[in-house]
Amino acid sequence: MTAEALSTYTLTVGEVAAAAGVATSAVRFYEQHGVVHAERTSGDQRRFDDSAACRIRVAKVAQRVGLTVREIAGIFDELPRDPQPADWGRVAETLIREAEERTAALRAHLDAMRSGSRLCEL
Amino acid sequence: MTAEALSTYTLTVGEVAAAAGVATSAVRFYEQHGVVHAERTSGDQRRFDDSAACRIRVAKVAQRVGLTVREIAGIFDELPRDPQPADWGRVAETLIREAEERTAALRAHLDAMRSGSRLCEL
DNA sequence: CTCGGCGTTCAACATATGTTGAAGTCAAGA
DNA sequence: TCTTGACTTCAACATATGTTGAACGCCGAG
Repeated sequence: MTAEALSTYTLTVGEVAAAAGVATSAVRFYEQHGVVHAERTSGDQRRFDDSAACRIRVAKVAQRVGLTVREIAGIFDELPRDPQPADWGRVAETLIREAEERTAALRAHLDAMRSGSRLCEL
Repeated sequence: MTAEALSTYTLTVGEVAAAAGVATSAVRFYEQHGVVHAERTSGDQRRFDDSAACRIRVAKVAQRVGLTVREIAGIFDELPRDPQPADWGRVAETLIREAEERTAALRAHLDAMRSGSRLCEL
């Protein structure tokens, strides 16, 4: 049995919003910016797959460490169609690496200040 | 010899901007939002002390880890008048702690996803 | 098949973070 | 003193990240 459950686009914008804990306007915003993807019904309504709410939740947490929506969408873009756990693992690693690099930069800057012995020319 | 070099407000907005590597408009913006402080000359021009450029550089790095200007100003507000190295040390710790807490939240979220064994309902 | 709850788009508004330009003032050197 | 570059304020613009409201369309339950 290959090909089990290729992502099925069944969820409405309201369902995704409720699942992700954001407003429907935010879901549309994230779709516009490539954080989530949707198909359209014949009546032009969006239908999301199950990953949408999860992506949005991850995006929200990633935004808190300084990643922009554009950056997050770019990272998610590395996911293949119908991603495997390993694919998500790489995305997770990329996100964590970014956060840690930025924290390291902050730490380095502050350390340099201290060892300069005149932190903010006190 | 007590009281040596209580902060002297001598630097112009242009000097601070050059020292911090930002536009003068940004320096004024950061002053408006309490990241740096200035006195005024009789002619109403801003004069900053030596810590201004440093504060702005720190703020820039802190923004990269998701701190807002308001949050950064709030953290800097804990600095007493004419701060000692220890005071700056506490500020540095606060900044690092914030960055690490946010990274930890990201990591926790991603870990929970993985162990849920259905990361983004793959 | 109709009705009410969702969905759609688009524009305006809101906040955060700045930049740019106009019009006018200050200050330091020739 | 006069000039000229740097300063001032204020408003408009710009981008990121959304929210809100109007006007209208879709769809599933009765």
